[in-house]
Order: sequence, then structure tokens, then C-alpha cells
Amino acid sequence: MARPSSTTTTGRRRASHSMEAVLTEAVALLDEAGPSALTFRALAQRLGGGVASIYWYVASKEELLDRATDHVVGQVLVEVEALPESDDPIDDLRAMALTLFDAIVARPWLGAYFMRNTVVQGSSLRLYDRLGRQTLRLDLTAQQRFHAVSAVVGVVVGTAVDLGQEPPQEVLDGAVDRDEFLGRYAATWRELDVEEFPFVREIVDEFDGHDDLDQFRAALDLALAGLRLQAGARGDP
Amino acid sequence: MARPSSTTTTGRRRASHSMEAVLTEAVALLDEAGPSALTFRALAQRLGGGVASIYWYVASKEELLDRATDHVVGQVLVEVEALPESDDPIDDLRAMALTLFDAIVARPWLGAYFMRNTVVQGSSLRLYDRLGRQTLRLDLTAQQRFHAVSAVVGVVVGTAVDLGQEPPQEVLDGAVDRDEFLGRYAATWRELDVEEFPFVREIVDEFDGHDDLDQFRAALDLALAGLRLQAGARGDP
DNA sequence: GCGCAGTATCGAACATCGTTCTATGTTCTC
DNA sequence: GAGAACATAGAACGATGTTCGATACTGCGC
Repeated sequence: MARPSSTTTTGRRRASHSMEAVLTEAVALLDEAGPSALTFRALAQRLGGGVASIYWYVASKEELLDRATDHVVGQVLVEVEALPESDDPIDDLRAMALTLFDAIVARPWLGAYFMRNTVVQGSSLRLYDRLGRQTLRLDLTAQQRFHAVSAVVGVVVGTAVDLGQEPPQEVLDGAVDRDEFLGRYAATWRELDVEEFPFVREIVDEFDGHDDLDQFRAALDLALAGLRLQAGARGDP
Repeated sequence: MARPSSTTTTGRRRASHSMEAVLTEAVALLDEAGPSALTFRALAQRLGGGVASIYWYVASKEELLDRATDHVVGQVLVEVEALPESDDPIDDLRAMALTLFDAIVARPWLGAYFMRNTVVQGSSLRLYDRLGRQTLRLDLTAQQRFHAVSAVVGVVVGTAVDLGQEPPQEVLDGAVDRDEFLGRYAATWRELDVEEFPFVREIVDEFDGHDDLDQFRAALDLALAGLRLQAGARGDP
């Protein structure tokens, strides 16, 4: 039906794929040119095979996306598990979230796809558990723990989604870099009426050329400060 | 070229659309059957016209999505602006975020599309300004204000995205309701090894049948607690 | 050696989607 | 009434996900 175990095929004239190769090339396509570049035909060409062959490994594009996402989340999971454990669970939670965010910055398409089946199984569920495990070291109710991890994941995904917007062709081509891209919006915003858009005018300089990581870190730290408060903030016994 | 100003057309035999009708029907399609149901052909059929006619009002599907999103965000904006102002800016910010979240719960597809051009113009920018305006009443730096609103929007979007996952066909048909849907995952999770997934096992009862609004409110309150801390929490002068 | 089931591959065709082209009707203005 | 702008469509194009049927390769019993 599906899923080969080991393909020691010599692959003479015909193409021999293996699930690993399919996923690797799929991720490569996503990395190089974004989600719109991942088509069965493009993928088949990269694998040096036919279009329909891919369907032997994957039942649909949805499954391809799921597996490709899980493939890279697995790598993130390894990084997260390699993180040293300190005596402050919240610090550890912070480090994990930052690791996850870094991965999304490196692969913006991940932001949009990360929540696919998060809840279902595989590496995402494991990652979810690793995050939540830190809350077990805090003095909280089960519900508070559930909500705390939801909040952290929410901040990550929320920031990541807006980061994962498929950028206009200009910046993909490298014709326009990110700073100039931001600068254009900033310029528009500076034209707005102060009475009508007082806040936008207030923060336009902050927005112009801002660092996504700073933005994320600030949002994360707000939520974690709230969590620390909730956990009682009582130090060592 | 495009964009009619006022269409007082009588519309006898031929279909007469008007931008309003196009957007209304587009939103209706999204509401009824999710993003995958919004095709130019389905939309044309609903409007009683041809496919190509829609292109007189919008240049592309991207623009259709942008305008449809802005259309409903405009309604949210009205609700947000109708909110009474208290003497606590953070409470007001909270109320606004909850209003926004309610709108997304009612229209799950909004979660995924909300960030489209958020930053660009139209109702989304106005909404962004209304949210941020509350931070002007707090004792913060411009950067802190920028980050605070990013955090709040991040929490909203982050929670909303995972909510906006196009639900499986079963629940769209109404054959399976949300509680049962959650229950299935919960059942899978309960089978997991406690040693391997201690956190998932800890919160599975919380997850089963949980309320999205509670989850969101908890995440929001964590971030707002952090913000309150940052703002100094010094009451009236 | 032979057949045969399972494994693995692929070309061609299909339906659908966004989009474009071209033509036609409608309404307003002079 | 003629022409310009507005407004509407049908048909076709190219791309995409997907299915179908045919074909090859592999390991195994005999």
C-alpha cells in the first residue's frame, strides 16, 4: 500500500526515490522559493522521476505538507532537547521558544504550516510535550499549565504567521531587501494624520527597520512575566 | 479601469453586481464552507453572472481576499470603536482583543487571513491604531508600546490560527461536533506513555472539551499581566 | 528456468482553478 | 444618433492536484 522500508535499489535508468529523498527535496523547494514553488511536477523533476511516483510515498499534497513539516520540526525537536536545563523552568521555556522561533525565521513557511496537525502526532506533539514539561516544575493547576503552554505557542505562532507572509516577488529576487521593504510602509504611515492615527505615528520609527527577533522576544517576555507572576514567584524554599 | 463609484443600476435581465454584492457573497461563501469554497466560478454562480465579470471589480483573487477580509474587519472596527472607555487602558485593550477574538471565532477563516496586509492600510490599520491608542495612556517608551501591541495581536492571531484550521469534512457536515472531535484526539493522547509524554498526559483532561475562549482569555491575561507589570502598575497620581 | 505477487515507476489524461482574451450589451454625454 | 465609458460574459489557456493503466524490477517458491 505505502511506505517502503529500505530501498537499496541500484537505480540504473529509472529514478529511485525513498521517502527521505522526497521529504528532503520538498523541504528544499519550500526553503528556496516558498510554498508556491512546491508542486508535484517541480518535485518530480528534482527527483528525476515522474509525477505520479510521488503518490506512492504520499497520498495527497496535504500529507506531503504534513510530513515535510514534521520532518523539519523533528530537527527543531533535537535542538530543543539538546538545550541545557537550568533551575528556572521559565528560563528554560523561554530558551525553547526562542529555538523554535529561530527555526521559523530561517524557514518562514514553517510559520504558516506549523500548526498543521500540531495536535495530532509526531514531532509536533513531542515538541509540545517538551515545552509543557517545564510547566510541570511550576506550582500551577493542570488548567493553568495547559493555558500557559497555549499562550507561549500562541505568541510564537502569532508572531511567526505575520512573518511567514509570502513576501512580494521583489524581496525574493533580492531586488529589494527587508529594510527597504519596511521603509516603504513606514513612509506611507508617516503621511497619515496624527489625529486619526496617533498610535501608528507614535511607533512608526520603531517599526521602521525593526528586528523581528526583538519583537518576538518582547512579546514572549510579557507572557512569561505574567506566568512568573501566576506561578507565585516564590524563589527557593 | 476599475472600481465603480456608485452603481444605481436597475439590473433587469443581466446580473448587476456592485462591489458590495461581490464582497458580501464572497464573505458568505467563506462563512458557509471555508476558504476552499471561495472560487471565482462559485462566486459568479451566486451572483448570477459570469466568471470574468468579477474581474471588473477585483484584479486578482488576492485582491478579492484582501477586500473581503477588510470588509469584515471593518465591521469589527465598528464594534471596537463602540466599546466604552474605562479608566484602565489595559482593561480596554483586553475588551478590544476579546471583541476581535469573538469575530474570529464566528468566522474561523478570518484567523488565517487577518494578517494579510494588516500592515498595509484600510480597516486593519485603523484597528491596529485603536488597539495601540490604549498604550498611549500607559507610561511606556514608544518601543514598549510597539511591542505591547505586537504581543496582543500575536496572542490573538496565534490562538486564532490554530482555531482557523480548516476543519475536517465531518464537522463541516455536522456529522461530528466539536466536542467529539476533541474527544478523539484526547482518547489518542490518553494512550500515550506517561514517561514519554508526561505533560500531554497531565493536561489531556483540560484539553478534552475545552473552551477556545477560555484558552484565549488565559493567554491574553498572561500577556496583559506582564504589560501591567511593565507599565509600573502605579495607580492614579 | 519460470511464474507470480508485491514493489516501484511513469506517461497520459482529467477536473478544477485563476486568469486572459475578445466580443457584446448598456448607459451616459454631447 | 454617435461615441466613450461602463459593465457583462463565453470561451479558451496554462498550471495544478489527482487518477488510471501500463510497465518494469525484485524476491521467492517450485
